[in-house]
Amino acid sequence: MNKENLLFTTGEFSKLHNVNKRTLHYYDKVGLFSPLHKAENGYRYYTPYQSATFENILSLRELGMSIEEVKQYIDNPNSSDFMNLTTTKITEIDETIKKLNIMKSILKKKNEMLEICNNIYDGKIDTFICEQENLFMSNTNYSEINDNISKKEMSEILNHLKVAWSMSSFKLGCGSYINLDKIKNNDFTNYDGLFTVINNHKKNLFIKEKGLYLRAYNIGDCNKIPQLYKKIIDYANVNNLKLTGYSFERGMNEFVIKDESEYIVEITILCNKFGS
Amino acid sequence: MNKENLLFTTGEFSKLHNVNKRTLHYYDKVGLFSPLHKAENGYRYYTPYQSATFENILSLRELGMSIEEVKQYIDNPNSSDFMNLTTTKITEIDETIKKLNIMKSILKKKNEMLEICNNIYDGKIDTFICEQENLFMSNTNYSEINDNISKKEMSEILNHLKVAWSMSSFKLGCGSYINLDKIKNNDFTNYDGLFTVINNHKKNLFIKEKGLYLRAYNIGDCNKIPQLYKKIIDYANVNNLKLTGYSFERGMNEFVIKDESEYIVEITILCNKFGS
DNA sequence: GCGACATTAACGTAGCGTCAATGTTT
DNA sequence: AAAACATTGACGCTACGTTAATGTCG
Repeated sequence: MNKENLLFTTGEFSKLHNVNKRTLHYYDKVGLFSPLHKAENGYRYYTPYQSATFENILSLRELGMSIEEVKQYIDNPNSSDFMNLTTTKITEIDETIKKLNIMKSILKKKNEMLEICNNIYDGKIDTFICEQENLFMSNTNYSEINDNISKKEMSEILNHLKVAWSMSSFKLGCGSYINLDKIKNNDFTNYDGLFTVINNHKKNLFIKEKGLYLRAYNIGDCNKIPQLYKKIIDYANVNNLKLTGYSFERGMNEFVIKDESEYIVEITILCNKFGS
Repeated sequence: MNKENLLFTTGEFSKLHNVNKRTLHYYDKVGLFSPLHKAENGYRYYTPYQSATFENILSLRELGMSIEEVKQYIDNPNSSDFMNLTTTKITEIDETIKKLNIMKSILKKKNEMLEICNNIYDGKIDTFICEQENLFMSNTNYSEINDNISKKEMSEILNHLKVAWSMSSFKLGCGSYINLDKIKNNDFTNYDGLFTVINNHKKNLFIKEKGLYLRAYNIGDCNKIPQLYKKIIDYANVNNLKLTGYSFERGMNEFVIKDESEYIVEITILCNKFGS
């Protein structure tokens, strides 16, 4: 028979399997996959039988295995290793899917927040029904977030975030909360702490209950916020709303603004709980 | 005030945000994120206000955006770009999840096949109920798959795979089919073609119907297969099974074997259709 | 002798991490 | 003067792709 016909050059073999020639060179060099024959002039010749092996390698690569991992497996293919490998991979895939779903929900949430931003004006006040949220709260009370913040305060804020994000990897930023009593006494020198929305049900989380909330928006300079609280209290009186607990403030659009003048803060205060 | 307190060195800033110092150097170098102040000795000083921006950058990075993409966005953050970006990202995530699910089902299928392999012996014959499968068939009839295969035949097989995999990206390898008439005439010189299982419902697919199938296994040398077919026909006669249509042969464990002697081929032949 | 192959070294890619040499602050 | 910072360049990492110089086949 014409035995020459049974050998493929690098170019032929690469076209056959839809890969770049250099990939074959590379695999040869790193010892992952080498031609069965090598001529004296250095030319590589692959046999048809190698096609199956090579396709296996490509499959394993596609499953996200590194060259080194593939190499180890291919050197000694066997049923139990393969099954371990696939089982591990399935677990990994499940975890990845979980993470991706979390990412998705964050993105959706951020979009929702931006849509809210498109429909408000500075000083807007109304009420709405808010679903339950689980908050990680840290009572690092601090004066104000501005450029006069101290290093210690800054690092406390970031520590809060580190802890919070390690709990959920649900990165929606954080806000601050302040007791209504302070607001009524017109005392904004000390916020009670920071909070972050957590998307799973860990222990020691503060439950921000479902209920009717008053909400208000401040656009731009945060020094206007005390003033806004006066309007809020008036609004509550006029509409016969009993404000309770804490006031929660959170930024709505940090990620889309060029400067502070566009910064939107949402304030929410519970009026009526809805029993579960 | 003590203005020095308000500045962070590279080391401080990096610890604050849980990143490597060199990352900050790098971001500075590529123009993604630079300190607001730089001393004459080259020391970098970041302000607390930059923390928000930096966390935004880290978030965008985590969403899988490249440095270049982040740079473009951060240079001009705005609501509509951000929403486009997130919407695109959500679509991407959905696609990724789809792919991952497909991978998962492949891996599971392969595991199932291996488990079958653990419970058979050479020449085993029995019957089972097989669910419907959609096959991409190409009638590239060829003599045999072995080392005497010609380049043309080889490339036809790989072309079949290319087409099949572009249809489903469900890479479960492929098998070959042969008309029962040939088997009865003891003619194994020409298989009728190749088939591949496809996991979605494209047109022009061959529907391998749900039904009762006879199945048989060959371990090792494929030259024993004609012999196995004789046993199969005997088995069908004894058990009063009417074999119909094609015989489908597929490899079960290419990915876990060291040499041909371990290679397991499954043969399936329809006996009784089950009406849909 | 020419076109179409083959080979190789060397460099580029992204996004940093690591190391080591060196300068500065405290 | 020493510890603890800061800086920088250079190299490493993965898994190849690109380019270019050069050798070989038909």
